[in-house]
Amino acid sequence: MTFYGGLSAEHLKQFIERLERIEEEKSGLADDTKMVFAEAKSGGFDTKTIKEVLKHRKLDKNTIDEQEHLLGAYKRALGMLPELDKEGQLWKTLS
Amino acid sequence: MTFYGGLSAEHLKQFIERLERIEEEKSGLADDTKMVFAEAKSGGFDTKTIKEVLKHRKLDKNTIDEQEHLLGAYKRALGMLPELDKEGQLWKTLS
Amino acid sequence: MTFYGGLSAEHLKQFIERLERIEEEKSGLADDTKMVFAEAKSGGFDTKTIKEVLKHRKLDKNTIDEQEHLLGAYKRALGMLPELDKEGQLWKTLS
Amino acid sequence: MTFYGGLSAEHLKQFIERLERIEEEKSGLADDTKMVFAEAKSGGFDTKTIKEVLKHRKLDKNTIDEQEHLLGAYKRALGMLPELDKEGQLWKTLS
DNA sequence: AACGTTGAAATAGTTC
DNA sequence: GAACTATTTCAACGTT
Repeated sequence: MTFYGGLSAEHLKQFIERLERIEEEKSGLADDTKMVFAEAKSGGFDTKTIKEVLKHRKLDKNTIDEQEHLLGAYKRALGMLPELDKEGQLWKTLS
Repeated sequence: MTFYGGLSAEHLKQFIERLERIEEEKSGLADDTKMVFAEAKSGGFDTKTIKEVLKHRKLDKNTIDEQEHLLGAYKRALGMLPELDKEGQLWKTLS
Repeated sequence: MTFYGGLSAEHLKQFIERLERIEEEKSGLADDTKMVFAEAKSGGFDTKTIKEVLKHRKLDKNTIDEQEHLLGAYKRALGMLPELDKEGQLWKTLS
Repeated sequence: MTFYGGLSAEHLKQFIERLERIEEEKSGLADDTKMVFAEAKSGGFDTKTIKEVLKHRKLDKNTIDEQEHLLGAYKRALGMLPELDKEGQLWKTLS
């Protein structure tokens, strides 16, 4: 095995190749995406709108409660709601 | 005026300098931001929450009325929104 | 089949789902990439440099030479580099 | 002044507003930058290269040398560049 | 086909 | 130094 300034050429080569393989697959998927959009378009759909729908579904999926959460944070910052502790639980003084 | 491979050194220099001046100002504003957050923090506010509030206000500003858009129709088709009647109103059974 | 303003909900749904499936695969590949970089890093490699190498391997050699030549010309025009003579050699006054 | 849960809504409002004002200015500067690049482009300059130049001017020279040295080592390890001898010179068999 | 526009991916910077 | 956020960069698309 050959070393260059203390690094192993063989290992480096393998990392590079793995990354390039993944990159190729990503590129393939990008092509797939383009194909689907082309089909949809020729089927009379508006691709821009489809993209918006995808975005919204993603938002809905990932942050379904986030709007609520943001609103809560806002109100909490203004003292309109009771505060939460570190665990996200209602903080309550035991007197 | 001196040319290097057909480009004017003088013009290039001026563009570069304008960009660097703008960059400095941006950097100054970044510092301002940091200062405000530091103040807020020492005033007992939670900076993370303030950032959330800012994000929220920005979103509110950019929010558009989807109902009149094609997007509404598509989301409706996917059951992501309730249906509208012929007059474009929300359809609601009166029981 | 239900139509909404003339568009087929069923077809739309299928396009959306295909796109979302592709999107998931892309996301998986992104995770793979992160993993490889993590491995490389823990093996003592510099990830930033690896990214540079990938970029260079991806780019056509002519493109790189071109880009670097352009960069040199601009830096020379700004006095960031010494000037070259007609043959592209370092020009030096012999006094 | 009104207090909610011990924090001042008025102060919060002021912090928010200062931050939003700064944000606007930043946005204005971003527009300025775009304008300068547009001018440079219509003057025949390559904007990508200008960005590279700015980066180089910003970075400490040592950092650049370091980074380029590392890149060279990696490319050499991958056979993308010819090897160097102990003195850092191009090694060449004399046949 | 060059241009600007848009959206997504990569990178840099900041915070804890 | 790891996660989060902001910024920059890159690629696709429609437009002129």
